[in-house]
This record gives sequence, C-alpha cells and structure tokens, in this order.
Amino acid sequence: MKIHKRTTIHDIARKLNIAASSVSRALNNSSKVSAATKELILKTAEELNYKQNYMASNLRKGQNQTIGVVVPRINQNFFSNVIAGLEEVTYKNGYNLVICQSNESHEREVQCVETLINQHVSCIVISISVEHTNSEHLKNALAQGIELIQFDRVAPELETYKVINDNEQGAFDAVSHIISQGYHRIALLEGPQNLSIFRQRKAGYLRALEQHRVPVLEELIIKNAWTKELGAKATRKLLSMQNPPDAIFASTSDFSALGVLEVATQMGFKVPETLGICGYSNEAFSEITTPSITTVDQYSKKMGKAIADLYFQEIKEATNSNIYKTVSIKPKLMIRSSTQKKLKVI
Amino acid sequence: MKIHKRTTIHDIARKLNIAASSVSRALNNSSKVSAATKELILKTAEELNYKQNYMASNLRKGQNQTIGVVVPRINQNFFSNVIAGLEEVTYKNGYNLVICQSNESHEREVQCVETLINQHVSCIVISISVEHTNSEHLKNALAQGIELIQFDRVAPELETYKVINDNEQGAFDAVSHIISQGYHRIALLEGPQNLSIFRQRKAGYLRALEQHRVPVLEELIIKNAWTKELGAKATRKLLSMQNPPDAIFASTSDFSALGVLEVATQMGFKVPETLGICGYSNEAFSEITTPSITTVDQYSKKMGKAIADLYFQEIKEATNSNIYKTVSIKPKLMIRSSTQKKLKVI
DNA sequence: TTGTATGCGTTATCAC
DNA sequence: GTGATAACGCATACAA
Repeated sequence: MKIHKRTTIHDIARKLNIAASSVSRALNNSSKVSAATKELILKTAEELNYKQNYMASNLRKGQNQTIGVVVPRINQNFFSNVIAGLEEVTYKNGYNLVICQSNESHEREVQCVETLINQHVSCIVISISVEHTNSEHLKNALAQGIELIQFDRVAPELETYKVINDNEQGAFDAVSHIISQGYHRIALLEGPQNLSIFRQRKAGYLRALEQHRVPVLEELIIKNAWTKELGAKATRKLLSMQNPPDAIFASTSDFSALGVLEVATQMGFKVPETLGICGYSNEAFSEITTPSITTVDQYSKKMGKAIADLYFQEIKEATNSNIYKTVSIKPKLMIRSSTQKKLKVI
Repeated sequence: MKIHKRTTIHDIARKLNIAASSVSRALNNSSKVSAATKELILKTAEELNYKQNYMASNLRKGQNQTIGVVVPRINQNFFSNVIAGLEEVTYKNGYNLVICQSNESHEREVQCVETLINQHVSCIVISISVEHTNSEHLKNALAQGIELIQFDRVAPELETYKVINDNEQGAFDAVSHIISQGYHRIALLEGPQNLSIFRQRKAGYLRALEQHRVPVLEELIIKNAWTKELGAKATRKLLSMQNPPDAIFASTSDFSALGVLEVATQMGFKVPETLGICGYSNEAFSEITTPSITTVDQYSKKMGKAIADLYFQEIKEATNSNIYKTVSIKPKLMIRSSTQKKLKVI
C-alpha cells in the first residue's frame, strides 16, 4: 500500500504563519475572516493542492454526506434509471451515493443495510427484495437515526417516507385500454403477492374488469409469472386451453410480456389480432419488438429525482419527523401495436 | 435534522469498567485480549447495539475503504453491468462503491474525480467521457496517492492499470464473419476517433478487409455515427448511394445498429438478404429485434469483476507500483440473423 | 477579526 | 493482558 502525505489546514497555517482555525474558516467561507486573509488562504490552498478531508470533517460534524441505496439489481433498467436520477440531484447537493444490490435476497439485503448503518449514511433509499419477510433491519436503521425512504417496492407495514408509482391506476388504465380494444377474455400474469406493488396491480386489473362489467375468470389469473421464463411457461398453459384468453396482461414486467410474445408467436397466434399483449415498466426493448409492446411507463428517472428532492427539501431540514409523506407518481400508459386491434397503427 | 447519540467504545468501556482501548482491541479481534473479556465486550456491544464509526476509524487509519466509480452513464446496459460486477466483489471485501456519472461531459467528469479525491477514496475506477481532452484530473488523483484503474474507454497517453476489451479483435472477428457470409461492400459506422476503443475497432475492420482482400472504400466509412439517430442518418445516406453497401458494421454500439435496421427496413432493404447488419456490445434488445442483430459481447459483468479483482489481488497489496498491468478481455462474436445470408437460421 | 483549546470516535504506542 | 494517552484532520466555542 502506498503512503501519501496530503496537505492539511495545518500545512497552510504554518506556511502563512496564522492559526489553523482561520484557515478552516476561510475554506468554509465564514464571514468571520477578513477578505484579505481569505484570499491569501485560498490562494495558497490552491498552490499546495489542498483537498479537504471529508473523513475528518464528517467525523467532527457528526454527519456523513452520503446516501445509501439498496436495490435488488443495479443492472435492471428501472433501477439503474432511478439511480441515475438520484445521482443527478445528490451530486448537485454535494452528497455521495453508496450503492448496494440485494440480488433479490432478503439475507443479502439485511447485510447491505447493516453495512450502510456502519457507514453512518444520512439516509437509506431502498426497494425491498422479493423475498421480503420482515423489516427488522430497516427499523434498526431508523433506531440509529438514519432517515429512510422506501421506493417502488415498499413494505406497507413500515411507516416511512415513500416514493411510489400508482400501480393500481397503472394497471387499471392498461386493462381499461385492453377492454376498449374489444378484448374480453383477459388473462393476468401476477407477481409474488407478498409485494404490494403486485397486489396493487392485481387490484387495478380487477377494478377495470368490474367497472367495464367483464367477468373475472379465475382460470385466467396465473400466479407468480414475473420473469420472462415464467411468463413464457404461463402462456404455453393459457394458450393451450380449449377456450384461451384473447389478451394477456403481464402485470409484472415487460420481460414477462416478452416471454408471452415469443411463445404466442411460436404457437401461431397473431398479435394483436388474435391475442393482445400488455406489459409493465416500459423497458427500452418494448418499443422495438415485433409488434411493439403496449406497456406502462413508470418515469423511473423522475422517480429518482423525486426521492432525492424529498430528502433534500423535506426530510433533511424537518424538525418534526412524525409525518411520513408518501409521494405517488402517476404512471403513463404507452399504447403500442401489441394491443391495437381496432386501430392498427403502422 | 434529527440528533441521535450512538453508542461508542467508551460507552462499552464505562459500562464494563475497563479501558476503551481494550474494547477497541476486542472488537478488532486482537490477540492481546483475554478470551473472557473479549466475550464480555462483544456481548455488551451487541446489547448496546454498537456500530463501528467508520468515519473515525478511517480517519485514524488514514484510509477509506471506498472505491469511486466514474462512468458516462449509469443507466447504460454496459456500464450498469460493469458496476454490478464491481459491486459484487467489492462488497465481499468490505469495501463500498461511490458512483458518479459524467453524462459524457469532460467538465462534469473532472468534478466527479475532484469529489472522489476529496472523499479520499482508495481507488478510482473510470471510463472516460467522449469529450476527453486531457488527463490532468486523473494525474491529480494519482498525485494524491489514489490508485487508478481505467476500463473500456481508456486514455492511452496515461499509464495506469487498465481493464479493456480487445476491441481490435472484436471488430476483426465481426467483419471477418460478415465477409464469410458473402458480403463485399461493407460500410463502417465509426465512433469519435479521440477514443481509443473506436480507433481500435476501426483498425480491426481495416485488418479484416485487408486480410480477406476486400478493397477499402473511403466513401463507405462514416465518421461519428455512434448513436441511434446518427446511425439512422448515416444509413439514409449510405443506402441512397447509386452503389450502396451490402452490409453495415455499426462498430460503436447496438443502438447505432438499431438505427441502421429501422432505416433499412423503412427503405425496403431486406435484412440479411440485401443488407447485412452487425452491431457492438450485445445490448439486451439486440436479441429480440426482427431480425435479431449480430453483435459482439463484451462480458461487461465479468469486466466489473476483473477490475475489482485487479484492485484487491494486485494493486492494493503491491509494493512496487511502477508496473501497470493491463487486463484484456476477449470479446465474443454473437452471430445472429442480421448477417446470416448463407445459412438462414430460424 | 484572529488565535487557543477542545473534542468528534477510533486506533496505535507506550507503559505497567 | 490491560490501561492511559496521543493523534488522525477538522470545526467550533471561547478568549483575546
């Protein structure tokens, strides 16, 4: 390991024959220092290539200008976009982002949170793993005085700040659109129901059916079809029925919808003519499949910014932290070819 | 802002009527502590919910268990995969990742590096922005004793550890394959030539043509066509020629190749029959376009792991840091439909 | 306005 | 083995 001596405020003080405290003040742009000495100090700081030591500064101030992020997977479009949005705002505020991935494992998630607590981050931003069973690790963070913002996949039993999509509305809009296109037997591929986002999407599906007086058929509701492979498997089963569905709403993701599309095409179904398909999340690829897939955009980057804004504008300065605000972002239905039975767009 | 008092080693020491230094030793699993007291200390540490303060520990030890990452964009498949790989290994080693994005701006990149230097990170992992003009900011980091690993887009003029793809070979393999399929007029969409990765890919293209005795036609080499839009624009121009190319190698990215595919389809060209298309990077979508796009996989996640391994296994422990190793990862040609003129695979 | 002194929480270096 | 003490670099209350 290389050893390297970096210049400190004492080095500057010594060189100028002044007190280190004056140097500190000047560098922090305090008003209690004359313009002349301030200028001199800044100049020599530049000369000596001085860099503030955040470890010392943070230790002294008792706070760490860092926000920890825990997501299931960094390399998933939705999450990397949220992180991109987050980074933009935190960077402007002079904060750093420490990023961890739980890989959808609860155990790993607990370890990540543990690490972030040890790092004394100011805030933890988290989207819980699919294995979520309890929130002890998050309560622990709160007990240590760390702010907590849950987003997208939130634990409803835990009262914290939350930034979510209106999943019920997103699903409702999607299914309403499907119905309006003349589809009647609409299957639902649902995600693990321990996660509220998937429960809400199912609720939106059911509300849309009810409101448009379309009967709910239990045999068309497939549990746990939330990956491309599971979506494909579910589709093989659905389309082999004597009376198959005429539309499939892959409420979990566009990946699942892609699995549906591939199997349907293989099995000779015409999309959208004999089978309508709708996904969720507006992954980049959903626009370029053949046909393009109707989906729901979650404004992921905007979500990241909203999380950061929530922290910097409300939480950080808050004196009363008993009111936990929930920010809900309205998703947007992206109507594409895969559901356009009536008006075929080229 | 909430104030919260966290338990320190002094709290534990006071409670047990022993010295704080003993507590520290016990928590660091030092051999100079009796098993009995160690056990007692660990037990009460647990009871009092003690968490080590890394700010203090790092300050005292003069090192920060953190690696800084600077990439053009977090939400780009290649980079988010590299980060995912990096995170996996750094996490295991008890290190954290601080992530910044330059948004392809040199100025912003300089600021990012500045921030990471201030954070006293142990190592900076960077892929330079397209605007790269000089490496003063990186030299500055080195001067502060921070290790530096460049990856993918590296500044060749700066001697550091590097983890790269063999871009020349990747392009050579791609173009050789295109030629083997019977294409003869092969256009090249090149990226900004100030970045070595794009120069190398061009070199691979030229070497393949030369080796297979295919003439190089200057009018088929299009500068700066590295986004989807620029790829589309270049394609409109190329396919409007009296004697258009029969294949296009979008050496910069699959995004560019996608632009090519869309325009070619619009203009009535049959892919791969009348026009072969090859991209670069193996973005997720390249597999699901119609037809699927032949491309070059860069093993992005593996690259992230290789970077982290390089740091933990070689750099961190190195006494002699004059030898800068370069790790080169061999890319893999992914042959898909868009270039399969001879053997059409379904 | 400037200087002095103290402490943030930890670890390393001494003594004992 | 254990305890006392200093120091990491900085920010701040207080004195001057």
